[in-house]
Amino acid sequence: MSQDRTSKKGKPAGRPRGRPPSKAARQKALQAARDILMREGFGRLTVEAVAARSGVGKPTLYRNWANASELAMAALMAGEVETTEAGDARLETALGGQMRALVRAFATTRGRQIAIALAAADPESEMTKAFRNRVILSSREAGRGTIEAAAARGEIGPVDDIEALLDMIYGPLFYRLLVGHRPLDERFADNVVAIALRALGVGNRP
Amino acid sequence: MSQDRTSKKGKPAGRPRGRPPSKAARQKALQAARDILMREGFGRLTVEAVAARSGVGKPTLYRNWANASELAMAALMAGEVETTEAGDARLETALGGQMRALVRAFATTRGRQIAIALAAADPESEMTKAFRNRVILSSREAGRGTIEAAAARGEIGPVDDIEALLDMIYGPLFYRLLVGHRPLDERFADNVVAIALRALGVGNRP
Amino acid sequence: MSQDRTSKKGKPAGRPRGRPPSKAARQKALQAARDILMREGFGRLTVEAVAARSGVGKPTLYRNWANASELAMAALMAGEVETTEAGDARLETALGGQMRALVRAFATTRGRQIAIALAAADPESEMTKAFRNRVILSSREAGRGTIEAAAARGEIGPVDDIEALLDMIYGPLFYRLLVGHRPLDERFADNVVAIALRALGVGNRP
Amino acid sequence: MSQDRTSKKGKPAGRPRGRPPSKAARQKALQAARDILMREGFGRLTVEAVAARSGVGKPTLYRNWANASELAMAALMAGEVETTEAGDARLETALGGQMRALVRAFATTRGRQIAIALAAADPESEMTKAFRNRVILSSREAGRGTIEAAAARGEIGPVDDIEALLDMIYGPLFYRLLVGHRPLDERFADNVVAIALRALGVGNRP
DNA sequence: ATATAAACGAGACGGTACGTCCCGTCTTTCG
DNA sequence: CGAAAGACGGGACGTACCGTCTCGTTTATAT
Repeated sequence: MSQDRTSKKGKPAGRPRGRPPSKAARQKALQAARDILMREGFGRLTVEAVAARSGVGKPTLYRNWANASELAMAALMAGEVETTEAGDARLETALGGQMRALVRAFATTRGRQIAIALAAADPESEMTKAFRNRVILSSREAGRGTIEAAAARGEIGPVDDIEALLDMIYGPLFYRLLVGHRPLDERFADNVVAIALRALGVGNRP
Repeated sequence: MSQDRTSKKGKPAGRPRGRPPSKAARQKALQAARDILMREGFGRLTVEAVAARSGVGKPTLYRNWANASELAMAALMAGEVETTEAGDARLETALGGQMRALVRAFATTRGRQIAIALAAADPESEMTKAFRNRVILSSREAGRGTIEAAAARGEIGPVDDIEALLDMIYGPLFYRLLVGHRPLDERFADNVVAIALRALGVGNRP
Repeated sequence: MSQDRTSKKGKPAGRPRGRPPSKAARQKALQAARDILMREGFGRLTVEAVAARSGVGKPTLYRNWANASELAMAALMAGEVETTEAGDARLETALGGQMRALVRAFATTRGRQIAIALAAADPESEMTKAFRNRVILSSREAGRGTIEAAAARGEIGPVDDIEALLDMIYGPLFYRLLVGHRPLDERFADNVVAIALRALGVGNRP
Repeated sequence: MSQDRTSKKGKPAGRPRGRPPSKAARQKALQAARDILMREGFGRLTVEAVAARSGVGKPTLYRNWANASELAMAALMAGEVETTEAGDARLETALGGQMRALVRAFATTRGRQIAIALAAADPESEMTKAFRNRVILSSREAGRGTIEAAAARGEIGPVDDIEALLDMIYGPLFYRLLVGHRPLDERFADNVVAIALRALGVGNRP
């Protein structure tokens, strides 16, 4: 009959009416998806396989996620939040630490699965946007905070083209992840940060 | 590899015996693949669809490409060569020109299809490697040539961490393509080049 | 199953405690089932569809009927009772009248739905037996009464193989309904009765 | 057998063009369907189950039959032909023999499956019509031949309402099959034939 | 000219996964 | 405490493509 799930009535509206969605089912599905992603890769993460491994019914999966790639993103997102503090450390220390952590986090199977999932997803879906913001762009935003804090306290001058600069710091990580032409290691992290700092006028050659 | 073939006359290496593979079939298939990629996207580029649209039989497609994603890469590669000269122009001019051209070339549907194709492909296959080298990394190598030429003629000092620097120039393009958080435009191209030059010690702030 | 479960005691207890079973719900469900049967056919009569159309909850439906085909039979049974009197009319008049009425009643969409419902039902269930007795066999029993009355008053001789004869009178109706090779009309009703009477020695050829 | 897709052009027309349909696959599917029908009944004859048991792919099944009930009919039809001769035997002998054979053939699980399949099928489909003609109506037509032969050689007088008579001979069989109120046995067969003969004026009571 | 052979198109094959429908059960809130 | 609402695990549906495999046909070269 009525498809309106939100039922935006004036009432404070306690619980909606019927049996509530099962958190347990969602958790089991995400865990199974994570397992498959790590053991067999994105291409084998089918809705059918998740249903079989998790014991959750297919219709329940489709009630929660629109397709396999949204399920993959949800699995990759779960427990992702570790945002670094904008802190007071010197810019090099702060950026370098974050970059090294990122490299460690992404230089795994999961890193490439994240890139593939992003490529395969419908770029307009809400889930994709959430994934993008929480998994891909959150570090970029942390970096923006770090740099702006350094500018505010006078460690560096004002930065006018910060968007491009941020892409130059965080883009290379995904570039290497996707293209695979060179390894993702800490030396790489350090070099990227060093170059960015030179561009910011820190530690320039004489 | 082996050339040993009894051939009358001065013909270079006689033909194998039966009907030769049809170039026309390959061309029709690639054209159909290109059409589908541009009109419907990577997800709809199936071997079946290419066969139906091109009139080429499925076995012929499989004789030429291992699967749909290799066919996609082949279609995206066709007519790709335009490598920029390493030229003698000033570094900023050369890099900026190349970057603007790249942005123009990739800020299209095709650009995103390229990124998706790369993500979906088996990273070990020969076709993927060729695609990576010709479509993704050729501009990076051109940039390396440009920068090394500038160093050689003394326009800039020696660059020790050039790999990271190249990734910081070309990575952001794919980052924006894949993530879609900001537009790919010429202002972006100019900003990236400007920041890279600052890092190289060109046009630094006083 | 279909009858009221609530009548727990004779009288003294007022209401049994909670909310009483709703007769209205049962009626709404049966009406919805009838609608669907007539408009869309037996194959579309699902418990889900009846719940949606009637506003009655699925558990309530299952409380009253074991599955969709019992619900169908219940819907087809409702208001079915019109059993003809065994009367004193001449045999031909009585049988012919009943047969014509039967043909009129079954030569409709509903007739075929009844045959289908019977075929699809679990032949052992109580509901099926009730359906069989009330909808399929009640006319046959009426016919038995008519014939036995005629024998009792000497209009015909004793009939020893009356079971087969009854099947020969009422079977053809369902045969045509199910197989559909010839129309169900009054000429057919008359011919069947005429042949049966000849077999009973009434109006034989000289 | 079931569908004649071969383009009926004026040309002698060799083979159509591609790989020809596999008779073996069709045979395996029918055998599996027969097995399931006999062991588990019509309700368990799903396309999925036939695919699993036969090793034939689901799309191949759908290429040959429109749905499970057509597959069931095809399975029930296979090897069905045994049409009785119109013969010169006395009418009672001929009809009685056929009727007893029919009762033996249908008084099995298969008999009820046939009735159910007929009820469940789309009455307009070609397959249903073929099933009806070959499985349900072929005996009726044989009976017509037998009776007309008897009339032609003067054993009985002319029969004007033969359609109704035929339904009264063959209808009761399906009636008992479907309704299940009385057993299908040879006594029943004999009684039906005897009553029909009385109606035809053979062996009437004095 | 005539074999011979390879590649061609067509299209059916056994499969896997899709996303949907409905089943019959269960858990929750409301009356 | 029963009825509505509605999510659940399950199973089958019918479809889309996969990559493989015959087929009969076409187009070359080699005899």
